[in-house]
Amino acid sequence: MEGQFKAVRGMKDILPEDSGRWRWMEETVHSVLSAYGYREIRLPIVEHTGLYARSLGSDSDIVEKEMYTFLDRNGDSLSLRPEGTAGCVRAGLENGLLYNQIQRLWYAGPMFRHERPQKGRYRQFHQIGAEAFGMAGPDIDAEIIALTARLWRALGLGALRLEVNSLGDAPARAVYREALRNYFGRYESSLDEDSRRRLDRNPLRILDSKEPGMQPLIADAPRLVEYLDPGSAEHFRVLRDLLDEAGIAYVINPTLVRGLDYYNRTVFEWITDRLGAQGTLCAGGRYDGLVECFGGAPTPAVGFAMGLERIVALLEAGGDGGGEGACDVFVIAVGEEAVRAALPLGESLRDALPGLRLSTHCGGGGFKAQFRRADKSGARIAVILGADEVRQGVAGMKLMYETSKQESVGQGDLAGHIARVLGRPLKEQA
RNA sequence: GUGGGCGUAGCUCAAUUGGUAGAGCCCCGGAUUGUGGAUCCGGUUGUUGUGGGUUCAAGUCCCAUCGCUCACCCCA
Repeated sequence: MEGQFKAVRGMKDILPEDSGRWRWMEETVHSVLSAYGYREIRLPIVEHTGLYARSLGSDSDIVEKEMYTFLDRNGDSLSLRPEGTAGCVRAGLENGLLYNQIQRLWYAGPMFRHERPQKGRYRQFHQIGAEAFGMAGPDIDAEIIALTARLWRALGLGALRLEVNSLGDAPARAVYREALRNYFGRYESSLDEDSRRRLDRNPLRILDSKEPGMQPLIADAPRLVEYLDPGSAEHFRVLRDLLDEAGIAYVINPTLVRGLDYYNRTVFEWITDRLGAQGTLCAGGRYDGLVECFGGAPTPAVGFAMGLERIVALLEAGGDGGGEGACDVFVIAVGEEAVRAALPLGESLRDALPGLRLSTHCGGGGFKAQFRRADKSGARIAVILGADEVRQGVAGMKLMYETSKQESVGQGDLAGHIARVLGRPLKEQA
């Protein structure tokens, strides 16, 4: 291995044995999104660094130490996107999509964070996200949660836990932050190192500390719900009613605090306990202040993003297969004459049968070796060309799995026979 | 950034108190000179992650380093 290039740490290849499962998963997600009226928006992977500093909070971990940031040749500071919402809002604003309008948008693609890799956490990872703009009420929050619930059903993922919470509006959160600072400040000596550090910067984060010694203290801490402004409390109450009405089970997690600064009111996460420490498959919430923060008119917004590596890992854990053979028809050609005939025959079959997956054996070898390849290809049909067939203008056609029987077919009739076996229409002759 | 575990063939893994680096899978060929899957026979595959040290002798012990992995942190 010495001297060979290797993939960059934390960046994974998705190999053919997995790409089918990825594609199926992505298509399933797309179809559910369009069932709710979401339209795709394609966004750049690189944005100005300031965009993330402004939206995520300049002292958030992501901005502070996890971004792939570099100077463009003209001296601008650019960053590989660490998440999708900021870019989506920027694009919506820049292209006039958000002004006094309702928009339901989705995007997909790679995100980059320079973290230490572990199970379910990579430096290049993939997300599909959706954002709904211009709707202030809890009904869209409930709809978007219902959408994600449908997603898990469509993907066949079992038992996920939905956690919800309300962060209130910004002034209420500021009051609450002070209350927490007071409370934990009284016990400063018994705080662990991390929590002491957060006390000053972001006391809300102390709440989701996993430190065992901290749990009793956290349990007795002031609750965010008690500090919610009346508007947010009502929003949250109606959201819970709507979820109950829709039959969507959830648990209220008062310590659920999204990591990014721009969230307010509703936050939610879908969690599994089958993926180790990184069990959040999907997370989202409301961010009513972000559009304004980027210079737009005040625009309510709610959205979510899901981690595709984690979804795929869960599909694999469920033993959900995704593998299928590479082709339907495998052409065997032995001898110089047969090799010469194989290419045009393959081309004419592809012309006659749109969508046909056909591989031709290349590289020589006897019948035995080529049949072995045909078997491994997973093709249902082998087409055999040897010296005899070429001389007679026919081809052998063998059903590899159904009957193992081989028959001789005129080359002009081959497409019709294949169409019948595969249950596919022949292309109309012009 | 911090800590634990692990690095032997393409893959999964053996190798006794330090004593000639092995097996299965995969791949290739043959048994069957024009026919796959099952069986049998044969064959290819290594700087034991890298660099140093101890020793008559190191995959094995020591040091360093790189990589992978899991967890903390953080988050999708």
